[in-house]
Amino acid sequence: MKKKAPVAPAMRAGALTGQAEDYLKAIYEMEQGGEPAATTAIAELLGIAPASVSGMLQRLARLGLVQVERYRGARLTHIGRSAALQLIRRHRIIESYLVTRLGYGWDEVDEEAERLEHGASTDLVERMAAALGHPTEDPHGAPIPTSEGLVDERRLQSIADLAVGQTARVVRMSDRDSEFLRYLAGMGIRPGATVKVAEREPFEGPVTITVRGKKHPVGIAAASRVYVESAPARRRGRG
Amino acid sequence: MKKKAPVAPAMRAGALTGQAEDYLKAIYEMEQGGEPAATTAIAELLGIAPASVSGMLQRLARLGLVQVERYRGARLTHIGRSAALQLIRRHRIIESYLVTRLGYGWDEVDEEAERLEHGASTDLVERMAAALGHPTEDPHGAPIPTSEGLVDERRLQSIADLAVGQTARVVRMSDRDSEFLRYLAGMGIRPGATVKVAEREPFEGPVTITVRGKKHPVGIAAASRVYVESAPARRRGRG
DNA sequence: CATAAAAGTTAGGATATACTAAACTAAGAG
DNA sequence: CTCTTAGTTTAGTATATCCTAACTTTTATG
Repeated sequence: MKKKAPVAPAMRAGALTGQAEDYLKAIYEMEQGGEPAATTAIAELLGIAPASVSGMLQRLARLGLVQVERYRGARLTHIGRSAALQLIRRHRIIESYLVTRLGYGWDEVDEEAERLEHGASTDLVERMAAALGHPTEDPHGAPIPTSEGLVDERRLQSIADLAVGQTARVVRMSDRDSEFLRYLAGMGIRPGATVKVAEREPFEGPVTITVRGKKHPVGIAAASRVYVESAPARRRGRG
Repeated sequence: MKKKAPVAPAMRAGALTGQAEDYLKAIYEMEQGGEPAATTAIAELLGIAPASVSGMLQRLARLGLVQVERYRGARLTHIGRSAALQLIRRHRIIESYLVTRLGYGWDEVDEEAERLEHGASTDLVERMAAALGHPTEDPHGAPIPTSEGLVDERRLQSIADLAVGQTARVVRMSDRDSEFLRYLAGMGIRPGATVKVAEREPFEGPVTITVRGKKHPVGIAAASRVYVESAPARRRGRG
């Protein structure tokens, strides 16, 4: 209800449609490391056809949010990156709020936040942040960008990067896919947990890790989605 | 992010798109009283062209949510009414939550709730309801339908219906248009306040009402959007 | 380095919504 | 009971997304 503006459900300053927002977040996450985000990779992450991505990238480019190199992929412009960081901030604050105030499990909150973030106003998000005391990490341990868009993306190692015998503290893990998160939780892997690599099969094989005294074999795909802070670990504050 | 289903951003059981949801709520509010909701009235309430409404009504009819009588308007089917009540429940619970838990003013919360309700899952809404102790009225005094869809739509009078000299207690007011709500608040008119009609100009002219000892002239349009419970008033519990 | 496989793009359609302009209906005024 | 007009609907478009099929470019292989 209430008079609506022309057509686009802009609602927020950025004036992007929900879908376009998802693209920005996806590109932000994939382009880490100089390389532009590949069309197919974006398509896979968002669950849409590569052809659709090509089209959207052109639109985003027209809006000055990404820079597209034909047949190579897209990278965010400064404006695009800043927009993406704002979206990530929204997402992580909403996740934090849902977990802290409404009893959501950290392994099921991503989906709900994904839908809410497209409708929530910046004002609401900031109220949530304030209610939580301006948290700096979300429930999965991922850093929350500040409202200025900065983010501490310290280069973390994943379990897959550790050598046999190394001990490390889990800092964060990929937040999507609650099934995966529950699987990790079942082994005691969560932000703050200490893990140790007991064995490693060669050729990209599974890694056997020790968590709270119990050994668990973990596939390389899963291991590389759990970020750790390699540290002698043994009782310590923050990293 | 996360694999998305085919095309429609269905998300909830009902599988309606956000816009369609707004139409249902609008129709629910307008058809009160046997008469179907008129195309132009819906168009005005939603701020879109009448022609667009015609198109949407056909789509809603195809979905079995409304029954359209050409050139006369639309009324909700049982399914449509039930869907509308669910949407109203969502809206009012979200409003209540925002006011109670995030410090929103009751005069500014409608817009935020309007956007949020399209993304919030039923689970989230019920969690909010539970966190608030399953409220039965929203911040504007409007009843919240139960999850079964029932709603206590006791026929309320508006200030415009009162006779000179009558005293009444404000029960609720139209929730959209925060400017209007602030205007009312400025006179001390809010749910629970007691008002008395001091004078009435003839021919749909303004009504002068007394609120907390002060007299205020109120246009008939505004007066008819403030619902009261005519009662001898003078210190009493609930209605 | 020629060519096949992989990755990416274009073309042509589909859906949901909205808009304007033109055509049509219903309802009140004489 | 006809005519004007307010209210509706239809027709033709536009935008944002998505899809499939067909074509193009890049990359990888022998």
